[in-house]
Amino acid sequence: MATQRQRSEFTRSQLLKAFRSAFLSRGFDATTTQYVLTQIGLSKGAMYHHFRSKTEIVEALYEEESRGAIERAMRSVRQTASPLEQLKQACLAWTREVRVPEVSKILFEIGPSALGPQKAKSVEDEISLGYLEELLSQAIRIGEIDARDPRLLAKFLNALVAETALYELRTKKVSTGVLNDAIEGVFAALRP
Amino acid sequence: MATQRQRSEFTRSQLLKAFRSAFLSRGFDATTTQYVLTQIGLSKGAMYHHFRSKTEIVEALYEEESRGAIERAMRSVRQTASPLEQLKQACLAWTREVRVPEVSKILFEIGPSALGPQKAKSVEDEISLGYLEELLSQAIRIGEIDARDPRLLAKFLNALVAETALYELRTKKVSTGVLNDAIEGVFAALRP
DNA sequence: TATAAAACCGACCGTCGGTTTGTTTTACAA
DNA sequence: TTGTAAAACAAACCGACGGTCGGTTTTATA
Repeated sequence: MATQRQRSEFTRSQLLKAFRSAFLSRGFDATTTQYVLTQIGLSKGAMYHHFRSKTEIVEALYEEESRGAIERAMRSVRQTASPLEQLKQACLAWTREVRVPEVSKILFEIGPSALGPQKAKSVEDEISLGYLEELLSQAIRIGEIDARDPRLLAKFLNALVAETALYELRTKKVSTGVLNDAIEGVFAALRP
Repeated sequence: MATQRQRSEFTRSQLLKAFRSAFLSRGFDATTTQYVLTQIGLSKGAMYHHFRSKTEIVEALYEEESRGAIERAMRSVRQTASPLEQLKQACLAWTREVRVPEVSKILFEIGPSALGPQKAKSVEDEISLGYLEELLSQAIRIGEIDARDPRLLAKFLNALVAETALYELRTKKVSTGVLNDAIEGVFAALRP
């Protein structure tokens, strides 16, 4: 005998876990709800009681994965001195985080292709841009860089970092050096 | 009485045109083959004689749109002097090209969501990276910038430009200034 | 003019996400 | 304890859609 809360939570996490591993090994389209449900011995009705759609499940997984990677990266640079240096280090740390195959597969393949690239991007942005803008604003306050458009600047960093991750993913080559230079270049262009 | 070549070419372009406009107004998933076929009075068999799948049609459209935008952008900077300056101008020109709603919709929405982001990216890269790398190599030869990794550098430029385009798309704000600075920053970081 | 091959037709099929209807389990108040 | 409401789950069912397949018409060629 279990409380409803427990039952519900268990089933929910059960679903997420099973879908996650199925998505990872077969991709979104090739993963049928039926397959997953059979695996964990659950019914369609139960699943649709917890999630409105198959897409909503990817959304949950994508958000969790995105948040996880970013927070781990941010946590790893908490006590560094300058905001700009922190920012750069966080970017480099993030490229390391997403070298984990499962993470990159969800962030760069499953998510975008299932939610649509815009939607995925907007979810990702909502999570990451806050952190980046915060540090950028600090840097601006201190006078490390010029104001301009912090949001677009944050997006630039995001883009450079994502591009590097994708590049590393494809070529199996570590490219932090070039990324480092590029980030510093962008900063340099905005120094007062 | 028409030659087979003519018949074939006509039907093919007919299909592409109809699918293009349907995709633009309803998106990929919501566009059923049946709807499009009814519109132009063609059969499913005919369509599947010309294309292996619905996806293959988007692929053709995406490639054409991508190539078009890039080539228009490149053409607009042919006679500028320095390779690096040409490169920058081409990037700025491209952001102007993709301000056309139909172009951006196909390049940033339909294509990636239908082909999957990786596939779309690889198609886009194949088209654009050639141009960018060529100019970068020239710049390196002349000594305008340091060697390092021209391919990744080209990807960076691509990413910055795409990011700007997306940003402009969302905010309806022209951001060539910041992009200009960022590009110059990246260049500056690589000056000998 | 015979024959091959390309272009085209449209009924049909399997799959799969999602819905609906009904059953079981938990919560809670009287 | 019992009655009842609501949450959790089951499973049959639906409709839409992409894609297939056998066959017909049109063009090419020898």
